[in-house]
Amino acid sequence: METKYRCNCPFTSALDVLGDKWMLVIIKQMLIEDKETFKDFTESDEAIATNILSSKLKQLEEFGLITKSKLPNNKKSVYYHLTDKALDLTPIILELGIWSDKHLREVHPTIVNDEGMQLLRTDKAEFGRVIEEKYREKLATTMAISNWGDSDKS
Amino acid sequence: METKYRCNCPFTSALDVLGDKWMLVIIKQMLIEDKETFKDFTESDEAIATNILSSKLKQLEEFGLITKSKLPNNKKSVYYHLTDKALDLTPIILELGIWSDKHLREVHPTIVNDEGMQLLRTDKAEFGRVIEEKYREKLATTMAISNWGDSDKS
DNA sequence: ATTTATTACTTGTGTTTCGCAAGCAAAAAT
DNA sequence: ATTTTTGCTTGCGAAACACAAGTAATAAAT
Repeated sequence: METKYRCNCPFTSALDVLGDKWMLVIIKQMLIEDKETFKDFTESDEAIATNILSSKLKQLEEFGLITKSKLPNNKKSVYYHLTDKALDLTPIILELGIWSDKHLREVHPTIVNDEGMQLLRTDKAEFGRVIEEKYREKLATTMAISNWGDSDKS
Repeated sequence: METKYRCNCPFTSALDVLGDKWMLVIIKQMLIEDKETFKDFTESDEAIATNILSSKLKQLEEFGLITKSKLPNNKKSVYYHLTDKALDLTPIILELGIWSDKHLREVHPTIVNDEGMQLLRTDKAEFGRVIEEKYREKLATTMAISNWGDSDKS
């Protein structure tokens, strides 16, 4: 699926890729909520429909934002992981959270307000470092489960 | 139009408001490209359809992100301006631009790369300050064109 | 070994969002 | 008085999204 860019504006072009209901949500789920399989996503609070999920995962892979792989010792599950290109979206996601924390709480009072949000509020850079490091660690252990060389694209 | 929030996640909730093709683009056009009238938007590079523009401006006003007003000396034009709530979206827009600059240029080579983008790349905070200040100045002069007390909502 | 359950999807059918073209009323310019 | 500009609305087709059901491959349970 060939991406159409509305114009040459960098801001608008980013939204040509990311500006819909699901792309950034899925990336957030992987980055912050440890989702890595199809099942994981379908069980999320956001409750994405499976056909949408399927098409979005395809798009994300086409854009080079995620990789799809199978572990040799588990032929049932497909594992989705973020690329560095997607990890660079972290600042955008953090800023969305900060804005939400500041301005959406009044119209949407049940929005979560845990220690994570407090850290984000008080030290955005630290929050970013923490989740990125956690993600890279998780990725390393997942990869280490078995010799990764046997993985496959299909 | 009542907004539906998918869940209690702050990140997802921000996207429940902003996660579509146009909301952030329109805000960017106002913030960075001096657009303030209906005509201005229809003439933009992004070429938004008038019915979509109309409905998005309505939504933005409902969310308290923009205000609609008429200058007493110009009964034809309607002026749209960003609220502080919308100006707080600046960091998100900047991060979108930074990501675009870093990762989209290869697949979309005609993306602009002017002095503005160089400043954004080298000093994001300064870029943010500059455009916010410019916006507030523009707003002040627009308001000063005539005694603002006569403005109207309809 | 056979049945059952899990995982990762696809397919079909609405509904909502978006895009294109045209039209229309009020204000302003000619 | 007529034309143009501005800020919209309306109608219709296309695309994105939502809901429900079904399928094939693997794995677990009996």
